[in-house]
Amino acid sequence: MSELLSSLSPDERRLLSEAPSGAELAAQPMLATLSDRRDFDAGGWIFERKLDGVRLLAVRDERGTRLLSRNGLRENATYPEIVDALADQDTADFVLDGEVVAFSHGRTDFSRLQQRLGITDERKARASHVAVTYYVFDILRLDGSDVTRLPLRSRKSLLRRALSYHAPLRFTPHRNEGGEELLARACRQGWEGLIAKRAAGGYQPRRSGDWLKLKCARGQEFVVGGFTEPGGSRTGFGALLIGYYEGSRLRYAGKVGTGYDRATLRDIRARLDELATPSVPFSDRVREHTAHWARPELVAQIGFTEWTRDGMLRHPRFLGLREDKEPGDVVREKATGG
DNA sequence: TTCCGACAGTGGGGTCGCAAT
DNA sequence: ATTGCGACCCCACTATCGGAA
Repeated sequence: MSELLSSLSPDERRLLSEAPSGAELAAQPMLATLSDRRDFDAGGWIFERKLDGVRLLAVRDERGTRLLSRNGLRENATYPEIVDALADQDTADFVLDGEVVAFSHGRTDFSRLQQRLGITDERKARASHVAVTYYVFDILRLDGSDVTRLPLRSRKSLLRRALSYHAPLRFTPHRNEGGEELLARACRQGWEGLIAKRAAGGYQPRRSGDWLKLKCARGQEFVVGGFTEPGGSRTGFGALLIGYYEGSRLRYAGKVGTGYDRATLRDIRARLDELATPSVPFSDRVREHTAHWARPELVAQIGFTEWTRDGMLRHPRFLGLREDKEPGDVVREKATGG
């Protein structure tokens, strides 16, 4: 048994088992459940910053080092510098879980990372101007042992000692208490949110309530200027086309196609049919083949994660109509950070 | 009984690569 | 050169179902 594993208590050592192959262990990452929960005073949780990047599992064994996406696709050619950093480690048998991110202006920036995601040529990846960092936050296998049944705190302790962390590799730090205050501060700083994890929990290869996604709420009202045709089994409409006023111009802010139940789809479609107009209400060009336009009189509350560079909403969802708001009052609000 | 997790199906922005125009 | 499409990332959400609690 390796020195690291020998450092475990006898009770913890009993939780170890002979590991299946790294590929099997990495087949399905543990996923967090979106949650509104805010009461973490009871303890038993650890808190990590929610990183806005892509999930990446790393396997190293006698066959070499492999990076795997959430769907099991090989990502070695996309992040060769991460492969190098892992292949250089003294520890030579592990399965890691973590997140790849790209930074801009001190914040993780998904749109920047996207310029790297599609690269499947190692040389192009090395030449890319998008530097990436691999934040490692869990370990599933170490020196021939399956460690997924160990409590999270023990796994993170092993993980911290199993690797030496230098760019582009980073250990994901965590806090043991003060979740509420941490979340408030995270939102003020413009972070996406926090992940709360049960400190005593094992690693479960599925979505689990032991990991909670706590997101900073962002949203505002938008004017509805039209809709797209429904597809497939959808009824009513596909998505609402929404915007906000900039002076007298109605700027287009994108589509929102989720958050409706069947009754809402039907009701809103009926209201928009009454507001139908042949003229485009937006001042921007809207590339929608199946668009129907409506006089801009309805106001909808929309939740979203952030504005994209192109002035569109990211991850938009419909939260409800606002009968109490005048369309003319709807402007782009300054991000306050929830 | 209720609740949770998995699945399928709808919708979003964005990137890349490829084929058709 | 432009456009459209699919395959990937990230995702939110509704609706359904079977099994766990």
